[in-house]
Amino acid sequence: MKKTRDQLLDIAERHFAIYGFAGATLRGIIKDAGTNVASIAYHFGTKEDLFQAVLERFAKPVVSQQLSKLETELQSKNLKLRNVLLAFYEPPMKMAHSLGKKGEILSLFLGRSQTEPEPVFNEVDKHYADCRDQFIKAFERALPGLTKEDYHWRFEFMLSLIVCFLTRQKQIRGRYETRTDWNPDEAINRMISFCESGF
Amino acid sequence: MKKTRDQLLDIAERHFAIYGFAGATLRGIIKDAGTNVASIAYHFGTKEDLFQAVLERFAKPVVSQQLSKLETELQSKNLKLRNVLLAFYEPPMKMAHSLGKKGEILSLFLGRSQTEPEPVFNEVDKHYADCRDQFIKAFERALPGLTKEDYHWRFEFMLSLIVCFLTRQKQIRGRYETRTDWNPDEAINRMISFCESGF
DNA sequence: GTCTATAATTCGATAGAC
DNA sequence: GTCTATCGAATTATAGAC
Repeated sequence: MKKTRDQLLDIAERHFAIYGFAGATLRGIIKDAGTNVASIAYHFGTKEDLFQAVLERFAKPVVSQQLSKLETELQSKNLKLRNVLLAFYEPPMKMAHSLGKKGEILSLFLGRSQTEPEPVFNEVDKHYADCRDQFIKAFERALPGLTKEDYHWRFEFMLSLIVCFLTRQKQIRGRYETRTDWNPDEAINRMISFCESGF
Repeated sequence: MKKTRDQLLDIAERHFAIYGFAGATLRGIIKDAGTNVASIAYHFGTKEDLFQAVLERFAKPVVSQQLSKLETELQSKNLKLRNVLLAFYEPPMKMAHSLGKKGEILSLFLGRSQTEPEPVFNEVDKHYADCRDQFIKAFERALPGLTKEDYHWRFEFMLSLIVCFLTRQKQIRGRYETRTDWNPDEAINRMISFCESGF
């Protein structure tokens, strides 16, 4: 059944996000999914196959939203750096915020996909490579005259802000004891302003 | 013997950094350390005890260097934001660069300690809390007039740059195919400049 | 497609000799 | 302090009934 497969993907995504690839167990996943070990073998194959399936489903939606927003901005004859930054930040931030608990999971998974050195995460980059190239090109248009290296560094810095924000949400909130809810527009705005000056 | 204990700490640090807490195995550690399982039990206790020992040894040196450099800057009557940023960035960056392979390990461990949601990493924050408070206070002096929230956000952004830089070194280098060596002064300078504008 | 049962490893921890 | 041997539990993966 289709539903079992999707259910497994959802639960597996959560477990991989929270516990990492090594820390997640198939038995923990099938227990939460209310099914059995064999169902994973049937639908996906090995543990690593399951992980790659999760990764595939995860990366596409956000990246395509980012690229779509960027495309719209590129139509404008007067391309603003600020709008390029918004195109990059808004989709993942809105996703993380609007989906509630599910958004937290996706945030953790995103962070892990960018910071885990484990070999299983090596394939992650191919899902993001095109997006990165497009945004760097947009930076070159919005803010010409810098070196290739400059653009790469600044792209990495821009990425750092959101990766750490999403990954460290819980630690930060627990520490400063702010409300459990957060304002996505304020966060996006702070990131954009910080980056805009930095560029 | 003292040497066995230190050796175990070194190897364990590497394994935890690369594989995470769940992914690291005591047998993998003792194999690389050329000893046996019982030696871990004797010197540290459980796997988690070993991890906490690694964490303890890891956090202190860098933090104390940062605080010491900050202390020096605070003597100056004309406190420059740029110098506060330097006090924060230089110690971990120099460490990561000067120690070669060992520096890469420490970088990964640092990244993991800041981004892992696993409960074993919860105790990490107490090692860094004081350092964070001191630097935020320094920011207030160097750049007065902002709200508490402003300082916290900017501290987080500042931290993000170095956490992601150190954690993602390998992915980034592999991608841009630059030299395997990197210039710590250039990296520090780029981070400082980016932050200085952002503040 | 779903499930139970189980094979084959591997892991953390401990007992006990030296 | 060091090491071997081993226990009990947990893991991935698979075989085979329904």
